[in-house]
Amino acid sequence: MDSTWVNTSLDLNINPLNATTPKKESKEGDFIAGFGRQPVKEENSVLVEELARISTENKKLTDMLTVLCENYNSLQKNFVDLMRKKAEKELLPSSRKRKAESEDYSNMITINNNGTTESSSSDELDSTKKPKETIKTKISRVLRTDPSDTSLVVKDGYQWRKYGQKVTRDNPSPRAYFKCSFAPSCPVKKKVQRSAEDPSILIATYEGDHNHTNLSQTELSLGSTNRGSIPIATPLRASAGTAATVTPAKNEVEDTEAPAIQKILAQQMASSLTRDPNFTAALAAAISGRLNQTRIEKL
DNA sequence: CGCTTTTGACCAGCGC
DNA sequence: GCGCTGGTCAAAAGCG
Ligand SMILES: [Zn+2]
Repeated sequence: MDSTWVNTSLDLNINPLNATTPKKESKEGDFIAGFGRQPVKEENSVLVEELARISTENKKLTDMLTVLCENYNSLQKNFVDLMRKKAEKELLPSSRKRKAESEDYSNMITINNNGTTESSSSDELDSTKKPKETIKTKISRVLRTDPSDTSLVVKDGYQWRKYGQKVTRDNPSPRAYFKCSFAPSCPVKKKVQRSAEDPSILIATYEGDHNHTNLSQTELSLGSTNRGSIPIATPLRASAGTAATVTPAKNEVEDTEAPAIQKILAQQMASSLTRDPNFTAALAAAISGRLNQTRIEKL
């Protein structure tokens, strides 16, 4: 689970808060050393000016960071979509009966309420038999929403129409079935079910692929809108823990398929994200660059 | 009036 | 075959 691929050490050097503070101090020291005899007033004004400058810079950096985070998120989303499409096209649409529907979590992405994407990819392979399986793209997310009902239409950017609800045997809470009603011919379906252990967690399983322009890209819960103060420092660690605890609820197989380097990439980048929420942007840049390379090589 | 939610019926796999 | 179970349909109800 450790990130061997992605160099996580990036963030440690670039962290704006830690970087700016000592910088300021050092300059302060220089000023004091150089102009220690200057009148206090002048020195004070200089310091104030410096502080203002630093503040502006910090704000600028924060904004940049926010933008980068948003870019990264959208990019990652696009990446996942692309991966899904590719897998879907590679594996021909054969019988779409329930028969071969061995749940292939080609990538299992967990998203908590902050919009941070963690992932514990698990390739459910059919070790038993079944040469060909109908890989309908199936992504299951774990998102945290303790508010009352499952029935609320989870605002994930699409418009869903509920068409069924059943009680499953292994889970006391009912499972709701949704269908994308944004476009008449959008085959995307979604199942939402509350987690068995934590009743404050919903597990949504998306299935299919939208064939309409995803408008409302904005309301994807990006918790990084607070510009003016701390960039994005949120209790990600804890939520990561819970998500990790919840995730293995389903059956995961521990082997990772060889052909899917991208899978590992996604995993790694997500885990790195989890690890260092403060500097997703740097990671995003690095990963996206590397990711493009890999994708080009692969395609 | 058009939409969504509700909810029981219905159907298809699967195990026996 | 039968029963169980997960997924879908569709009529009715609800809502703005
Ligand atoms: Zn859709």
